[in-house]
Parts: sequence; structure tokens; C-alpha cells
Amino acid sequence: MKVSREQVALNRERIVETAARLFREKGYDGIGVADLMKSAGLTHGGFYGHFASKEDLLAEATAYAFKRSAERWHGYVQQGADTAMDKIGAGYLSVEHRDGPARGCSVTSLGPDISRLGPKARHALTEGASGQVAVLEELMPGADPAARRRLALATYASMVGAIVLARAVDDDELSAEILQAVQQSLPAGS
Amino acid sequence: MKVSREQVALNRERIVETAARLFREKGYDGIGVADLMKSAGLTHGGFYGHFASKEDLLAEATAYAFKRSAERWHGYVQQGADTAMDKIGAGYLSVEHRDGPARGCSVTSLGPDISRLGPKARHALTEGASGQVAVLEELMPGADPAARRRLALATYASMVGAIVLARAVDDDELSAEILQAVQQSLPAGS
DNA sequence: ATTATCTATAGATCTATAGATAATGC
DNA sequence: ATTATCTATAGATCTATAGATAATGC
Repeated sequence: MKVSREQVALNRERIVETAARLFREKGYDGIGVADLMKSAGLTHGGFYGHFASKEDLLAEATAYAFKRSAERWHGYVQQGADTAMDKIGAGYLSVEHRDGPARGCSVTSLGPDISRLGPKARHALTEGASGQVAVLEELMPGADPAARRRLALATYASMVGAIVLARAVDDDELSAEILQAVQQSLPAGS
Repeated sequence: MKVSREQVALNRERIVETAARLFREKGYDGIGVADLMKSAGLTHGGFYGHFASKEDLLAEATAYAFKRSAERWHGYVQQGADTAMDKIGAGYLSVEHRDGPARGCSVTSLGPDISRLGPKARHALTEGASGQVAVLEELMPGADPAARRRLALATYASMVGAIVLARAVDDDELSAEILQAVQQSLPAGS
């Protein structure tokens, strides 16, 4: 049952990708190692050859998820700094993001879970969130860097809160209203 | 082992209070029915005389938690509408709230969990969050009710996101920076 | 020979239920 | 007699590990 080194690396990568999707969709406790490995096309016992624990996998999956999100935001910036904030806001505060946590922001799907877990996952989240805030800082209006930083942090917080709220409420109208209100509150491009 | 009707009501209330605390602290999957009942001073099996399921208890505990939060906010408003928003913001965005989820806002501790659960808990959260937003609406500046509503929704979202982020990051300085940035971004009193 | 993955299982949970017990309240 | 709580357990999970298997790569 041994496979090539190349295949090992591919298998590991597939486990991380699968975990990034399933943890965000179902929560950390919502998916077990056995089902997760099955979704990745492997068997339960093979997991511990790749990772020391489920929590270690969460840390890697969280880093992976943020890397994908950062790529998207950087893509918007490269298309033009003047329209980037609008695109970031429209994407993040979309109904698609609200209804598709599996591919969305890890803070909104796993923030509270990760707050209660060990240092590795928390560190991955911290690095990831800091990167997102750094992108926003560049896009904030105004000349004072400290003011732009504050504005970026407040903007990111409002977007995170909007998705958490919009997903949790059972009223579609209210949910859409939250997303719209926060989108309209975003700072105009610099 | 039968107890008086009065004691039954007290027991039930204590289960709800205990659940409201422990669910917010440990997450919905972080505390089991047996340990929860033990914390309330009762035994495991007695639970199902009071509630049909663990999820039903979460719905009641969530409603209870919001009732307590609403009382606090209404207290601030009664002390004077001009200073109420500052007090709400200072309390919500405090280090004490960040470090004490057990007595804090249910959206920040249980939002993602509740998003994935049944309609009862989601409805309790919706009612609770709507009540909080209604308080903020009254405190927002401006004459246009629609604009005040949008501002209240965006303000609430920013506060929710701030606590979720401030709890999840492993960097104390960044955590404090988030809370401060959002507090400074709050609308001035009406 | 090494090792990545497999099957199988240990040991510890979890929610929910069944039936016994004993105190209330008609 | 009724019923709230108790003890005990069913049945289904869960994470992690042990040892077997079989293909890679020296």
C-alpha cells in the first residue's frame, strides 16, 4: 500500500484542502477524522502518518484557507486600487459568501471554535487575518497611516460581524439587510 | 425523588442559566448534557423531563442570554440616551467582554454553531439580535429612520466582528487594537 | 529495507431512553 | 396516584494507536 513520494505529497495536500472545506462548512466538531479522510479518498488510519492530531490539521487548513482568500483580494488590488475595496466588499458581503462558508472567510465560520482551541490554529488565524487587514490598510482613504490602520481594522470587523450575523438569523430579509447596510458603510476608495 | 412544583421550576431555570453560561464558554459541542446537569446540581437522566433535546435547551439558553444582555442595554438607555451608545460600546468592546464569553453576547460565542443547527436556536438568536439592533437604532444620530436603521445594523456588525476577532487572535496587542479601532469608529450620540 | 496506507480496535466519549425510587399533592 | 429525579445502559459516535500489507526506492 505504499505510494510514491509525489503521491504522498498530493495526498497530504488533498487532506488539507478537504479539511479546509469541511471544517468551514461543518465546524471543527462537525466532521470527524474518519469522514474527513473518506472525503479525501483515503482511510481513517492513514491520517496520523500525515498529522500529529486533528487540531494540527485545523491549523494547516486554516492557513491554507487564508492563503486562498488573500490571493483573491490581491487579485482585486492588481486590477486597480481605486475599485479594489468595492470588489472586496461586494464579494465578502455577497449572498454567495453567506451561503457558501466552505469556501469563505475562516474567521466567520471557525472564529469561536479556534478561540477555544490550542495555539497552532489561533496563530494561523492571526497570521491570516493580519494579512487581510494589511490589504485593507492600503485601500483606506486618508493620508495618516495610523488612521488608515484603524479604519482597516474597523472595516474588517464590520465585514466579519456581518457574515456571522447574516448566517445565523433565520429571517432572509433581515439577513440581506445586514449585508447591504455594512456594504453601504464601507469607506470609499482612497 | 419527586420535588415540589416550585422546586421543579427552579431546577429548570437553573439548567437554562447553567447552559447559557457553559454553551457560551465552551461552544455547543464543548459541553455534554451529563456535565451540564452536573453543573446544575442534577443528574444526567433528569434532563429529558425538562427538555426534549439538547438543541431545544440551546434555544432556551440563547433566549435567556439575550434577555440579560437587553436588560443591560436598556439600563444604559434609561441612564440617559446621550451617553448610552458610549456605555454600550465601552462595555461590549471591553477586555472583560472579550475574556468573559460565558456572560457575553451569544452571537460572538455561538453564532457559527447556531448557523448550523435547527430552527429553534436560530429563531432565538434572530429575536435577540433584532432586539439589540432596535436599541441601537434609537441611539443613532440623524433624522432619517432608514439611515439610522442602516447605521445601527452596521454598528452592531462591527461590534460582533470585533469580539470574534479579538478573541481568536493570539496577539494581545492586535486584540486590543481591534477593540479600540472599532470603539473609535462608533457613531457619536444622536 | 523502508514506509505510506490499510484494517481493526482500544478507550473514551456522546445523546437519549428505560425502569426504579421516593416524595408531592390530590 | 402521580411524577420529578435517579441509576443504569443502549447504541452510536469520537480520536488515536497497533500491527499487517504491499509498493517504492535505495
